Amino acid sequence: MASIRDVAKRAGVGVGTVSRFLNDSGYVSEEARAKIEDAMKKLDYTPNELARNLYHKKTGIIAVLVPNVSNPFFSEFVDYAEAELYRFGFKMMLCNTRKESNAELEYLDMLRRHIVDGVITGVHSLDVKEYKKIKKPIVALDRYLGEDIPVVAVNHKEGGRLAAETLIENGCRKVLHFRGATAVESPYHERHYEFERVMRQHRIQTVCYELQWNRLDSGYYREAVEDVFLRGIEFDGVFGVDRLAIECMNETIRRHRKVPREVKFVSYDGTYITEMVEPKMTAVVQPIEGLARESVRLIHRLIGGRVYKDKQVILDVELRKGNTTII
Amino acid sequence: MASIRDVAKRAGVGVGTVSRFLNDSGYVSEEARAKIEDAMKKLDYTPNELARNLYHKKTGIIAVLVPNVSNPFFSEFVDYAEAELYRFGFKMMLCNTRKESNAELEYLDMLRRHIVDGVITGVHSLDVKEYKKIKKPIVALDRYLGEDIPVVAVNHKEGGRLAAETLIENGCRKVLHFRGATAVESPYHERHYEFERVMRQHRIQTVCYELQWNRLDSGYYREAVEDVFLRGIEFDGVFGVDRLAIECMNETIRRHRKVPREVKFVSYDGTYITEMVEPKMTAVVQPIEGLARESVRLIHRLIGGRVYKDKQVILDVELRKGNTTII
DNA sequence: TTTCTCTGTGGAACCCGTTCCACATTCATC
DNA sequence: GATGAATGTGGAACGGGTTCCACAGAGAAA
Repeated sequence: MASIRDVAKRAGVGVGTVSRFLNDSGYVSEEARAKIEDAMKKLDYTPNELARNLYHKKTGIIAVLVPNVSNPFFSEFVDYAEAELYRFGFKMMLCNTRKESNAELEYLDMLRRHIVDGVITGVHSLDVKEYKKIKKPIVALDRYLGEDIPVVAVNHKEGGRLAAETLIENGCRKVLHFRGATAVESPYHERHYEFERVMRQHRIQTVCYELQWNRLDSGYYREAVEDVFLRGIEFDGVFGVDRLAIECMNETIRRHRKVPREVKFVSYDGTYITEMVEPKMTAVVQPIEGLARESVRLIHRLIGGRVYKDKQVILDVELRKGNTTII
Repeated sequence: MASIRDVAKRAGVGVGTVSRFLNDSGYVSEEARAKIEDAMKKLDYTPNELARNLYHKKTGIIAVLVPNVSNPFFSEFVDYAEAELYRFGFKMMLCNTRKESNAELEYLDMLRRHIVDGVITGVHSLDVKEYKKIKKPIVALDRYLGEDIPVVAVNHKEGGRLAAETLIENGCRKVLHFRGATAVESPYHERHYEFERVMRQHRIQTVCYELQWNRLDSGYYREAVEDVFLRGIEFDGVFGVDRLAIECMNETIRRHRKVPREVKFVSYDGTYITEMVEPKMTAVVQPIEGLARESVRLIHRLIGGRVYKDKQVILDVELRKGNTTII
């Protein structure tokens, strides 16, 4: 593979001149330009990005950590984030941490090893102190990682309220509420607190089903739903994350109960799968594109070394009415 | 940031000794080890991977090109591929090409610029000749890219046959067949040819609905389904890719036709969304995990410079019976 | 004519880890 | 005591692009 020195030799100029030509920086005469272009073509020369990266100590790569890309929320997030990163000239390194906090650590270490310039983490397993040690650009999606790390999230409290009010307006009297494990410190718990609060306020009975920590797979969701029916829990309204709500709705339909007439559903996240089921799911929709855009905007600014006033970016959620509720 | 020379100086040894210590290659005395370890700790030293990469001319990064990660087929593929790459010590760079063949070209160029060691492409837009120019490790998912580039695909012919036979056994007399654009040369067309062939053989009428090239978004699928109903096309069986079949089934249900009693559905791909709808979709299932594993295995071998006998790896499909067919 | 500025150029030094070679000990073997 | 192998070490050269500095010629201003 030809190097810049080969090009310089062939063109009969110095390496500095070739470098200036390549980067369009400083003076290069027309004559030198022509000779360099010619030599480059003859040698089929492409600059080695690695050497550039070494000098500049940056790669233009951002690591995006998600528990699982096949989860629709994260796959949409990754989709938008990649597009947005591309707009900024960044490349995306994708890391599925699954349940291994080891993988998470490894990717954080890539910051120190100069492989990535920044990390956007949508993962909730590693201890906060691991993050605090790192003085490099990190943006957290929906998680508090200490003072220094900016967070992008949605207004979960509002989301909880919207869901609760919708079920109340629809006349539900006994609501099944699937909630995430409280072990992790994350803004998303707000929705559960607010949901319960509004329900209590209106004196509506809720049955809380607490999910295990960090289990997002369909298999587990199905188990949870089966468990609910096995226990004979009764309900006329359900609130839970998309896939769980869908799983629960399908089981409800299979048991010949009418949706939305007898049982109402409101799901959380509002990913595309909620529009793919029949009846369409009424959902509190997270602005995933906005989350991706804000995450990228923040990481870009952090890398640029600029100060950011907004340590927290909170986006609005919205209720998308489907046919699993009447009103 | 401390460099290896700083460590060497602090430890009172040569850089070569530190390097040998770091890589566990060659001789390093216990005494030197202790001094180096101490110096590394004091300086909070981490080797700069970029410098290593420059020397070795490799980064351990594989680019994975997909049209769209939010498509369930590709998001599952990416999910498995990432896990498999991780097992081999590779990192994944993800590229959503959307419809921009420009992005595709750019990522291929990263091979020449030494940013990635290999490319796994699940994208079908760039001209084959662009690929032929590149003498670097490339693996194609479900597409012919000339003699030199190995392909990983499934037995689509078998898939077409399974789908056709299932609809025939279920007594369908007039089948709606959604097929991909024939413009692109890809193994996946085989399923359509075979499907039609088997149908003709059994003298079953089919209505072929040809989809536009490279449009995989839900919006378009919905349009296509609406179009079908608008035109008043009649059918008692449907074959199409997952999301399309689901979209069509939902519309069928909304129009008060019974599934599977009056209309049968068989979808292609069998991603998780087919198990998320009610009734569950009968599907020809692609072994996505296997595709990912084989792609990674091949790229790994190509990078290792090993010869590969199998230019084509063809995996088996399987019919997963759901409740959109009776038999 | 002198002085200054602008254009243009070559190449050493740098970024940082790796490899290889020359050289020095130590210990076992003959 | 001589020979050889194993152990151990330092540092120059290398990978390839970038930057900066010294230097030179041309044209303009004084």
